[in-house]
Amino acid sequence: MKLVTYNVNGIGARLPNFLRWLSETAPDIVCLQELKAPQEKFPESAIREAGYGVIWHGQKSWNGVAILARGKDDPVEIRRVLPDDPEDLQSRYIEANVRGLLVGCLYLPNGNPAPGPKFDYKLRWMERFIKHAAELASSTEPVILAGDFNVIPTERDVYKPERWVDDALFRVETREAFGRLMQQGWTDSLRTIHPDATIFTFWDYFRNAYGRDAGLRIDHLLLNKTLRGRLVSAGVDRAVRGWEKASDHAPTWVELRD
DNA sequence: ATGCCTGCTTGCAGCAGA
Repeated sequence: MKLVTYNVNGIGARLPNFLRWLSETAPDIVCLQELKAPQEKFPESAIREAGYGVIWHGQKSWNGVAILARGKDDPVEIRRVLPDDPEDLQSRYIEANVRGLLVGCLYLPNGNPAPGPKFDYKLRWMERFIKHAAELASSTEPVILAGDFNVIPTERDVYKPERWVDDALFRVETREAFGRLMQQGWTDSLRTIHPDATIFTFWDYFRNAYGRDAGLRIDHLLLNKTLRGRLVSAGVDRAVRGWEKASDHAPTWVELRD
């Protein structure tokens, strides 16, 4: 079974591009981020006509997450907000049971500029996420956390690390929090399959970043201990980033034994 | 230090993204 995470950067602007990719790739499960669409503007019928069940949590202008499942059935929703802050109205997390997996789809805050209130929000969000993930990490149920983490885990995950040390995606506090998450026992699918490769999942629209391969690895697929034994392969559909009207992220996938 | 590009807004410039 193939599960993909894809930050589409606007499902409205991306729809023709996205439907083409979906029909060519036919993944079993898709986690989307940055829908940039209110709940009622999500293109539900187009996605169902493409052969997918879907649940989503939209938001006007920004954020927004969705989980798609190939076939007639919708993912069985567990929650659509991260616990522990009813004041937080940003649509950044949705969780469901799909094909025997528990799938958490996340869009972690960017946090720039740092320091500042946006960075504080990012770190608070990470603490809430770490707390929730602790329960999932030790679950006997197979769990995958998939999404745009907005975290560059290590120096090898960015084209020029020295330029990113003050950025919210790479600051010490961000990497330290991500490290604590990983210490719960999560498996980084892409790094496990490709221990020595340079892997990017995002290339800025600025300065011909894709042409120069000046990218970041910030989209991640984390497996809990129950699931990690089923990891077969993982990769990035980086050619999709070169399409006309592409998102600045590329689809990032994992293959799991059924 | 800023803009470079792109998507979204009841918009027509400003914000956010990373």
